[in-house]
Amino acid sequence: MDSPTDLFDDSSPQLHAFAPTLSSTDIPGVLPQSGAGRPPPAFRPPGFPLIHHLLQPGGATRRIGGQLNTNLSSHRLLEDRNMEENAGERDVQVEPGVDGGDEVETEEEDTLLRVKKRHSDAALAAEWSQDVLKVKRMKLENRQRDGEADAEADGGGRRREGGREGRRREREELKEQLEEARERLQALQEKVWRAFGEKHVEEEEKKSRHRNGNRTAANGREGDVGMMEEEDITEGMYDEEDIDSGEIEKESYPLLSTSPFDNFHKQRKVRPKEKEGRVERGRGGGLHVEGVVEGAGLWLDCGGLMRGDWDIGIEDEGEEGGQKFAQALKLELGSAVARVIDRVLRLYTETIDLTPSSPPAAISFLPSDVGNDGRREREAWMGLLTRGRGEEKSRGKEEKMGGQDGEREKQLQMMSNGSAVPPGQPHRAEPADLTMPLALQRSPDVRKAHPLLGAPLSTHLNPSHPTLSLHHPALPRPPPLTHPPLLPPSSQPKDPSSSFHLSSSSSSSSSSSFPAPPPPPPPPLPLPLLHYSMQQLFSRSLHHPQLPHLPPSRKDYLNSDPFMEVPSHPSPHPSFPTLPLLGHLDPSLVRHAHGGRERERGMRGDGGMRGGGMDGGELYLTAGGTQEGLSPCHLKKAKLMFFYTRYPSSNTLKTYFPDVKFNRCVTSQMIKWFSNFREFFYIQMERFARQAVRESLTRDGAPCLGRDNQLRVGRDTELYRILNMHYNKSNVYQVPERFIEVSEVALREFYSAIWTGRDSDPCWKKGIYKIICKLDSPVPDAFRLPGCPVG
DNA sequence: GGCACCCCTG
DNA sequence: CAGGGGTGCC
Repeated sequence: MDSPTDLFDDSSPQLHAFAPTLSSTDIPGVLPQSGAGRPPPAFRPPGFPLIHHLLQPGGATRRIGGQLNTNLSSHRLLEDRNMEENAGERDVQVEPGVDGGDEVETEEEDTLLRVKKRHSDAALAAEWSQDVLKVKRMKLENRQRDGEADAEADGGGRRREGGREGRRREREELKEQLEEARERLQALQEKVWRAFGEKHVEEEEKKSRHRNGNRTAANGREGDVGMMEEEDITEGMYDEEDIDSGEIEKESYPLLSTSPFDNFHKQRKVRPKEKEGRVERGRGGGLHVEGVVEGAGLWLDCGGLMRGDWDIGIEDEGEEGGQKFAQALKLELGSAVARVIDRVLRLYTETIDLTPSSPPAAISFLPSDVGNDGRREREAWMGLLTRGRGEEKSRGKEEKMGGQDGEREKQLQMMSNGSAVPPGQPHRAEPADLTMPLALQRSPDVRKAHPLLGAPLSTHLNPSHPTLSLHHPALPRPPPLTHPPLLPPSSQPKDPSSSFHLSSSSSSSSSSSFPAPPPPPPPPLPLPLLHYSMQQLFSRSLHHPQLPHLPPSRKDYLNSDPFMEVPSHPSPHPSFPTLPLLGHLDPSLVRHAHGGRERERGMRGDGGMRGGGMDGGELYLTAGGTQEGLSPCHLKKAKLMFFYTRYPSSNTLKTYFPDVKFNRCVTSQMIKWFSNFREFFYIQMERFARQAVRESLTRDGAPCLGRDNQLRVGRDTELYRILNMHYNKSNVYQVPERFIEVSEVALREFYSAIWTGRDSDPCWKKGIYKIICKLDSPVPDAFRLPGCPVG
C-alpha cells in the first residue's frame, strides 16, 4: 500500500490535500487521480454540512472506485472473511444475521470515502484505509479479551434462554458495532487531526477518557468491564497510534485550541447527571454508548436516543425493538460520522480562513515558532551549526582544502582591505571607497577590533538580521541603473529598506528596531509554507538527536563542534522530547527510515521525485546506514556546505556525507554539484559586479559612499537574497557570515577585474577562482551527521 | 593519459 | 542540474 508520505511531498501541498474542494471529485464514483494535473482547489469553507446530507436514508450508496476502491474493497474482503470465519469465535463484531451492521459499516465507509474524496488525496485515502485495517487488527486482539470478560460477566450474572438470549446477543452485537464505529471514528479523527494539524483535541480526548473512566467506574461491576475494554482498546490504539501522531502534533498546533470541539464538550457537560442516570439504568453488558463515544472524543449524542431508551425498547419490544435499535444506531452513527466530518472540515476551513494571508505568520516557521521538536532539531541542525563556528576555534584546524586558515584569513583581510583595488583605477577619487573594510558597514564595533574576520562568524543571530529576507527569488531583477541592488539602506533607503523590512517582518523580534522610511508594504511572500512545515515534520522525524555521537576516531574533526553538545544538553524546554523522534510520525515514515534502504536504491535516477520539488528526499534518509545514491536531501546539504567550502575535496565530501556510499559515480556527481554551485555563485558575482560597474559609471557625481556600498553583500541586499535562495532555499539555515564575506571578496574581485578591463582576458576569472578557493573554511562538524539538515 | 575544472548547452 | 567538450596541470 502506498505510503502516506506522499502527502507531504512538494507535489501535493497540504492545501491541496485537504481542501474540501467541490470539484469533480465530489461526483460519486469519480476519484481524484492522486494529485497530478489537478488544479489547486480553491478553498472555501463549507457553509453547509459536507457529509451529513449524504447519509440520509437512501442517500448513501456504495460507489467506490479507483485506488480507494481497491483499498476499501480489500479491506471489506478481509472484513467479510473475518466476519464469516470468526462469527462464532472472537470477531463477533457484526454477525451476518444483523442487517444493520453491514450497512452501517457501508455507510461509514461511504461517508469516509466522501471525505476522502473531498480531500482529493489518494495518499490520505491510502493512509486511512491502512489505518482502518490496523484498527481492525487491534480490535481483533482486544476482542478476544473482551469476549472472555463478557462471558465471565454473563456467566456470573444471569442465565437467559430463548428470545431473551437472542436479544442479549443482539445487544452485544450492536455493542460490537458501536465499538467498531467508535474505533473507526477515532481512527478517522486521528487521521484528520494528523492531516489537519490538529493536536488539541487529543488532549480533550484524554480528558474525556478520564472523565469517562471515572464515571464508568462509579457504575460498578458492569461498568468495569466496559471501561477496561475501552481503555484496552484506546490504549492499544494509542500505543500504536501515538507513535504516529504523538507529541509532535500535540505540541505543534496551538491554533485550534479553541475549537468547536471545546464548545461541544462544554455542551456535553451540561447534562451529565441526566446521562449518568441513564447509564445506571443500563444493564450488564449493556451498551457503553456514552463511554464509547466520549472516549473517542466525539460527540455522538444520538439525537436523544439515549442508552436507557434503547435498552428499554429492546427489552420491551423484542426483535422489533432490536431492529429499531439497529436502525437508530445506523442513523445516529451515520449522522455522527457526518457531524464529525463536517465539524472537522469546518474547523479546518475556519482555521484556514482565519489566516488567509498566512505567509507572514507561517514564515515564522523559523525556530521560534515551530513545535518543540522542530525547535530542538533546528537547534541541532541550524542554530548550533550556524552559531558555533567561532573563528578562533576554527583557526588552525582548517582542512587541507584551502591551506591554513590563518592564511585564508590573511588573504581575506587583504582582499577586503584593498588589495582588490584595481590598479589603474579610472576613478581616482574612489579607491578609498573600495578599500574600505567591508564589514565596517555592519557591525563597526566588533569589526574594528577584528576587521572582516575578527568577529565570530554567525556566533549569534544578529538582531538586525535575525532571519533571512524572503524575497521571491524569481522576482525580476530591477533595471540595472535604477535601483542598484547592492546599495545598503544608508545610501539608498528606499530599495534596501523595503527588502530589509521584509526580512524583519519575517522575524518575531526585530521589526521594531528598524523604523522604516515609509516602506511599501511587504509583498506577499510566496513561500511554500505548508510545504515547509511538512519538511520540518520530516526532518524532525528523521533526525536522531541522540544518534550523532561520532566514533572517537573522528574526534580530530570535532574539537569545536557545537553540535556535539546537543545530546548532552538538557533541553531548554522541559517538554522537549528526549527520545528519538522517529516514532512520533506516521509509521510509514518509520518504515522509510528504518527499512528504507531498498527504496533508497531505487531512488536514484528517479526524476519523478522532483516532480514538485526535491524535498521528498528526506524520506530516504537513513539514520545510520549508507546509501548508494544521492538524494535531494544530500543535494540540500551540499548546498549548505557550499556556504563553507566552495571547493571541497572528495575526502571532505566523504567526511561530511557519511551516509553516502561513495563510488566514482557518486563522487563525481557530488563534485559536479559543487561545480554547479560555484558556477551559479560566480555568475551572480559577475553579474552584480558588472552592474556595480555600470552604476559607478553612471553615478559619477554621486557620493563616494554609494559606490562603495554597492560592493557589499549584506543580508539586506539582493545579491544575498539570490544566493540565499539558491543555496538555502527553505531559508532555515542562517547563512554564515563568512560566506557573506567571501561573497564580498568575490564581488570586489569581479568588480575590480571588470573595472580595469581585465575581463577581456579569456582567463580573467581564474585568478578570482584561485582567490576564492583559498577562502574555503572548514565545514561545521554538525554536517558530519548523516541525514538532512533542516530545510 | 588521467584528472579536475571550466564553460556551454539543454 | 547533468552531460559533454575544451583546457590546463601533473
